[in-house]
Amino acid sequence: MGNPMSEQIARIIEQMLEENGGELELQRNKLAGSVGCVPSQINYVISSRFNTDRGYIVESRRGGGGYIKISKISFDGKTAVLMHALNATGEQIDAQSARAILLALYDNGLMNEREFKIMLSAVSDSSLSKIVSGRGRDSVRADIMKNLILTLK
Amino acid sequence: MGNPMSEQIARIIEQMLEENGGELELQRNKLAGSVGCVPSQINYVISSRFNTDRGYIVESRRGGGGYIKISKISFDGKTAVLMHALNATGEQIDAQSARAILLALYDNGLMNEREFKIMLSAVSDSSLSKIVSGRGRDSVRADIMKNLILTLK
DNA sequence: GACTTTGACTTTCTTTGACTTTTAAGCTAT
DNA sequence: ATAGCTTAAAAGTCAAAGAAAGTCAAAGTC
Repeated sequence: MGNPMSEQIARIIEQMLEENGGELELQRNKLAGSVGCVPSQINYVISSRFNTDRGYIVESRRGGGGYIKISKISFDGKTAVLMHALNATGEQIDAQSARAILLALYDNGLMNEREFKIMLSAVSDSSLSKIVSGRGRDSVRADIMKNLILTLK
Repeated sequence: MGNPMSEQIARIIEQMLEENGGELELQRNKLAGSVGCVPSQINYVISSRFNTDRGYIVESRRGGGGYIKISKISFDGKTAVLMHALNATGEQIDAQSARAILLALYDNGLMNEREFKIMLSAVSDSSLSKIVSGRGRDSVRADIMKNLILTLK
C-alpha cells in the first residue's frame, strides 16, 4: 500500500543483517544514493527502527572511509533478555517503545508469534484508550508490560 | 432505509473484507475521496460498526504511507465461542469474572496454558493497580479482555 | 433522542535540506 | 622524518514542510 521509503530502507538493512549474521557495516551516502533518498533519511530509519529498545547497537565513524555499523544484540541467556526488557520498560512506556521491546523478545526466541500478538494487543492504545491522561496510560502500560514479561520466566 | 452515506461506506468495507478473506487495508483519505465524504466519517463508520464488540480488530498508522487495517474473526467453529466471550465481557468486568471467561476459553481449547497465564496476568489487578477507581479499572479491563479475545480469531 | 455529517484542530510519522562536526589524507616547512 | 596545517570526505543534527490518520464537538436528519 503506502510503502514509504523508510520502510524499504529498513527492509534492506534487515536483509543485510540476516545475510551477515546480525552485523553489518554500511556507507550512509552510498546507501542513500542507491535507494534514492537524502542521506539523513538513513539516520531517521536507524534511529526509529534500529535503536536499543529493539536490541540493536549502532556505532559509526565520520570522515574519509567513514561507516555506520549496526549489530543485533545477542543475549546469552533468557534472564539477560528479560532483564533488558524490564529495564527498557521503566516506569512509563508509550505504545511504540512497548512494541519494540516485545518484538525484541520475540526475535530472541522467548515467545512465539501468537504470544507476541497477545501481548501486543494487551498493551495497545486500543486496549488502554479509556485512560485519558497520556502519563497515566503509559504508567499502566508499564505495569502490564512488566507482568507480561515476568510470565516468560 | 434512507441509505445514508455511512451505510454505503460500511457495505463497501464489508465487501472488501469478504473479497480479501476477512482482512483489509485501506487509505482513509482515498476512500473518503472516492465515496465523497469527509475523512473523519470513515472513522465514524469504523468505530460504530467495526469495533471489538462486533468482532473486528482495527490497526492503523499515521504519517506518510499511513493506512487503516481491519480484520474480522474467522468463520469457523471458534466464532460462536469468541462472540460469547466478548458479550460476556461487556462494558466492565471484575478480575474474577475475567478469570472465569479466560478459563472457559482455555477449557474449550482455544488457547494453551501458557497463553492463558499471559492473558490472566494482563488483566490482573496487579497489572491495573494504578487505576484507582474500581469502575474505571473494570472498564479498562473489559477493553483489554476484548482485544485479547480477538487475538484468538 | 439516537444516529449521522461536517470541519477545525491535533498528533504521529516521514521527507528534505541547510548547517555542523569529525576524520583521514595530503601537503608544507623545518 | 615529523609536526602542523589544509582540505575533502564522510557522518550527525535539527528544524521545517509534508502526509497521513485521530479527536471532538457542533450542526443536521429522521
